Amino acid sequence: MLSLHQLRCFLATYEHGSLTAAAEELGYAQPSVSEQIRGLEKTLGVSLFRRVGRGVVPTTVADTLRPHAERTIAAAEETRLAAQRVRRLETGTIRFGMFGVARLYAGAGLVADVLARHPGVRVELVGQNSTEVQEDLRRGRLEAAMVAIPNVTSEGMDVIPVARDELVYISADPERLTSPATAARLAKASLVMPDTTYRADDSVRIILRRMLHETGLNPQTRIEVEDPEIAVELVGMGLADSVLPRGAAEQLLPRLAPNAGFVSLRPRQWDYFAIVHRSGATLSPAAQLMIELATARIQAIAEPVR
Amino acid sequence: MLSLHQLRCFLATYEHGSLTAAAEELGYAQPSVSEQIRGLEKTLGVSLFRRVGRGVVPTTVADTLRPHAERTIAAAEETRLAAQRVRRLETGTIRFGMFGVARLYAGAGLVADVLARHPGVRVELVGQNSTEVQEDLRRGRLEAAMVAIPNVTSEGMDVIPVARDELVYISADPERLTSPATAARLAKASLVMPDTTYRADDSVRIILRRMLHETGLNPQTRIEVEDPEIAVELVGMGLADSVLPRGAAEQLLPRLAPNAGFVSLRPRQWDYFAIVHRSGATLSPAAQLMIELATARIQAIAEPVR
DNA sequence: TGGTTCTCAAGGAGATTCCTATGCTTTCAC
DNA sequence: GTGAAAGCATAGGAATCTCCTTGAGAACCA
Repeated sequence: MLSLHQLRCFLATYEHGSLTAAAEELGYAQPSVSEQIRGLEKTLGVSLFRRVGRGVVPTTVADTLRPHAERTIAAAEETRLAAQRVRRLETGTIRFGMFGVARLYAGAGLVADVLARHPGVRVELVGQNSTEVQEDLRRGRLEAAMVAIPNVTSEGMDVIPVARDELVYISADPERLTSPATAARLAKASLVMPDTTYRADDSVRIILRRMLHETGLNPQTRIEVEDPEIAVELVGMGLADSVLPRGAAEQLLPRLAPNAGFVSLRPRQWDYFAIVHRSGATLSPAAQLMIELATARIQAIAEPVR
Repeated sequence: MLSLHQLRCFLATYEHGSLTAAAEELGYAQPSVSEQIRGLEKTLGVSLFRRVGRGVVPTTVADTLRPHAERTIAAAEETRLAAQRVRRLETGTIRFGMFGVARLYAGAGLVADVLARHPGVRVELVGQNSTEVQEDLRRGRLEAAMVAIPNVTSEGMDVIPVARDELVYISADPERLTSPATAARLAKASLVMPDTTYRADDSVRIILRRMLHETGLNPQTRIEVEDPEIAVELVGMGLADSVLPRGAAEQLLPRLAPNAGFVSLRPRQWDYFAIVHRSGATLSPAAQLMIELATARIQAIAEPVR
């Protein structure tokens, strides 16, 4: 079987016109190079050097093959260098999951942070849909992700909470903002809920359900949408109210629903943001970088945990 | 150290998303492929696959490296194919030595013969100068040659005579062509002698010296030139006479000295043509081809030996 | 939950690689 | 010519690598 080692020996021998000199350059003993050349001649079925007393002389076959050998070695070297560049994050792709509302805390800014440190890399921030992120993580297509979670455990996954943010009630009706939203008021409200978290069950919904369950009531979700942006727009149009983490509300309201405002819940509730990856996985430098930067971003807006 | 084997395993695994499937394609057991991948990851210092329960999933690093690996494998394959093409004489260079008068017997026609059989090859017919050919053979730069020889032995060389041709006396003076040239007449003639053979000592000269030595006379070489063509032209101008193998004379006289003619020597003398190569060498198919074709060509004009 | 399909780990056989030492041929200098 | 030097081939042995088989553990699917 053809090997790079043989080609390396071939080129060194060709250039020096001597097995001994080639061996010296490669740091081997002369018989080793001799053996490699013989092996190469055998695998290719051609004679590459004429053994002529003192030294060896390349045949015309060797002349013909040399450029090919050089190209092959160069390609291999390029492969090695590409790996090195990727390892140093000078190039390559960094893929990171970030679902729903989390990207409002650390979306474009996070990408900017990465590019500032590593201008050559490609960044992929995936997460259109919560189940997709979850599936990607489970299947290994995604190494790590920043997500909002309903609870801090998940089988087969390491979930590391990094921040929490208070949930707030959002409405375009000023009357509903005069006092904190209680369970009773939430039960009567008609709500638009975005799908913002990692598990199929949205964390905000779980929290609300728990809150209302204690009062014996059920939440009335009138509208379900995917993006928090759409939910906020609908709130702005007065078609429904909503519940979102405060940071998201502060970011979206001025832009999408300037006539709306928000108040705390009573009792106050928190949504948690966490880093998630497969249990026991050794994280790549790229993933560690993303985790570090995403955590910094989100902790600048929401309240750090631990 | 990076190896083609590792890259082959990498690509097969990447394409199948499975070590087992890759192993099956490559005809190995699965742990072997696993080991190769692990080795590649170690030499490159990057993680290429995420081991995820059932199967493996390529990382973004693997995505980046794949085209490089493919190029490297393709280059190696191209090297292998190039060797194969050379071996089949579909391409490559065939170098063959052919000195002096020999090329008049098998020069352009020989090249035509080679190209008719192997249209893709490059042909190099070397031999400006006899000492050069000899040196090239000795040094291994030339595998084999067709030469005129003064005697059939040469140290370190295998010399295989293939044909002989009668030496003839050439002159532009019709009076000197009325009867065979004797040693006495040769001794008195003023001759132009080309340098036509393999050893530093020209075979024709040696023959003449031997011939005249028996009569106690010495040859008078008036002019020395390299090419037989120039010698014949000088004969045509009447400036000197010459001695050449008959086939060469028949070929050159009509073209370069139409007013000249030739007669035999008395006693008749022969110049020998032989294949020469290093003793004990295993000849390449290309060299064997050249020897075969050159022999056929020369035997069509001169008298076959053995 | 049980069966199937994976990967990983360990151990051993065989091949390869690489070394040192030595012999043989060619080349070079005196 | 003859001896010394240079350079390749060969031989033998140690270390490494490659590859296999077997068995264990994990994850998926019904």
